[in-house]
Amino acid sequence: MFLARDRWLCNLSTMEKPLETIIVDSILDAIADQRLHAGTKLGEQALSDLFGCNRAHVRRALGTLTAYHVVDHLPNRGAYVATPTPQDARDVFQARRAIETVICRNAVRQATSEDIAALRVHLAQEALARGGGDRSAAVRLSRGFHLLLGRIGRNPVLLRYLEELTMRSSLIIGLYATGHGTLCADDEHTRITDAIEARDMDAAQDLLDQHLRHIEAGIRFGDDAPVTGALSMALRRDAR
Amino acid sequence: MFLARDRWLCNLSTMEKPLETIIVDSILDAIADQRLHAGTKLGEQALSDLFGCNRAHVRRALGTLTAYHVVDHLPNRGAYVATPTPQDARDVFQARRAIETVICRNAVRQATSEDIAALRVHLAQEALARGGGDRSAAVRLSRGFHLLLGRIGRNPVLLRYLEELTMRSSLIIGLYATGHGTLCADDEHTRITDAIEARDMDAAQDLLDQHLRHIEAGIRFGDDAPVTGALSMALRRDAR
DNA sequence: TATTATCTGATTGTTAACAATCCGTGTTAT
DNA sequence: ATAACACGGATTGTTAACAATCAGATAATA
Repeated sequence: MFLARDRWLCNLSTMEKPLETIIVDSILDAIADQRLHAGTKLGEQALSDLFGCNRAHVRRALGTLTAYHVVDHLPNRGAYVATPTPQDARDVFQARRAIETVICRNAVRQATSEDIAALRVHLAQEALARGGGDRSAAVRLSRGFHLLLGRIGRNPVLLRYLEELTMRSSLIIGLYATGHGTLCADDEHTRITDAIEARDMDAAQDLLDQHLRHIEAGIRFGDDAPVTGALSMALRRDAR
Repeated sequence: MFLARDRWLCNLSTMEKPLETIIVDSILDAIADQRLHAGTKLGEQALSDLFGCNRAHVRRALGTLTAYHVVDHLPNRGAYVATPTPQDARDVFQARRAIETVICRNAVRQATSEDIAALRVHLAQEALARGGGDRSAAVRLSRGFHLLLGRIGRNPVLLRYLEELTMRSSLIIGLYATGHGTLCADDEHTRITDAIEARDMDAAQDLLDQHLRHIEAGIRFGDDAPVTGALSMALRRDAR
């Protein structure tokens, strides 16, 4: 099945301390990598078996994922990977612009040379993945760039919101992405990094704002029902 | 699927609140009203008795409050009302400026005449409470103004973040407030409302930004230990 | 045949009992 | 007298059994 049991168990073996966190992060990663599609059911028993743990732990993990608005919880019916509406998408991207522009200014103000080096390394990885044609890796790394920027900004409050918003963005892109052009253009990330290194606050902010608008523009909403979600919702019977 | 619609209509007709929500809101209100001080323990048994319910419900409620960052959860030790540090305060207020300025622009764009009427009503209530000298009511209503603005902005994502941030702000004000001037000045709310009614987007945004800076300036951080919470926090083995 | 009613297997929600951990107190030894 | 240790009460964390609810399937009726 697409759940890639191997990966999950691998995660479980690697980090051993907080059990609930492992479950949450695993599901989050699976969604970001688009191995988990919008609308698929997350049964408690199935997850308990997968992670070899109690059902209560799974239940709490699903609770925090619901708080993140990345899964929808229907009472007496179970938890499903959320299916954002086009309006949700617009709201999420507006929130991203509001938050990331400030994060970007913080980054320009506080970035150390190590931070910029880390950004350069990340850009190289992105280029590599893009060259290899690995779409899911490209999506994950693209998100990683924004998160790295968020960490450089050094405002934990904004960083936490950014984590949630980029997660929901991954879902949205997986749902509404038109075949091409929806991913973060590599050169835009590069130019943002250049502006940060040049300590040009206004330029960096403006580049990031435009970057987010480009991503949003590459999404085909405004229409009716989501594409992938409806299908997987209908097919979700075989997911058990 | 029409099943979802059934569920929705059912919710609309019954209007019954989930038990967990009641607990969360009660604690949140108590914190906003400063009847619950920073650092006070929230025992599971005590809360179960108070609300006449199972301990599991209390546990989930405390979980969501922890997700809101309004209570700190120490493993094997219990849940305590959070004690924000001065740095937390700065981060929270920067996040508020980032989010509320966008909310404000949305409000200017989308406010109906009913919305503005609601704002005027709220301003009257604020003036009343301020005249009566009821400090906790003033704090609550001041938060209410910002939340009302958030609802008028009609972006649920930003509204949710605003709810959390204003909640944390209440805690911060309760901790660090100097005796006077820390509350939202009534006339600032009024001028913001005027700008919204005049559809002056830039003016409204700027007034709100300055308003938030004034609130932040009225807080005496930069020093070391918090005032109210320090005692109750210091008595127990402190967290980090 | 189409529609409604009922039944059943499966899944979620709740509760209480059990286990692990921590804090305060009292004892003991140096 | 002080510090280390150990014990008891209380609180949190975990687990499994039980109850409630839902989706799908089967049967019944017009």
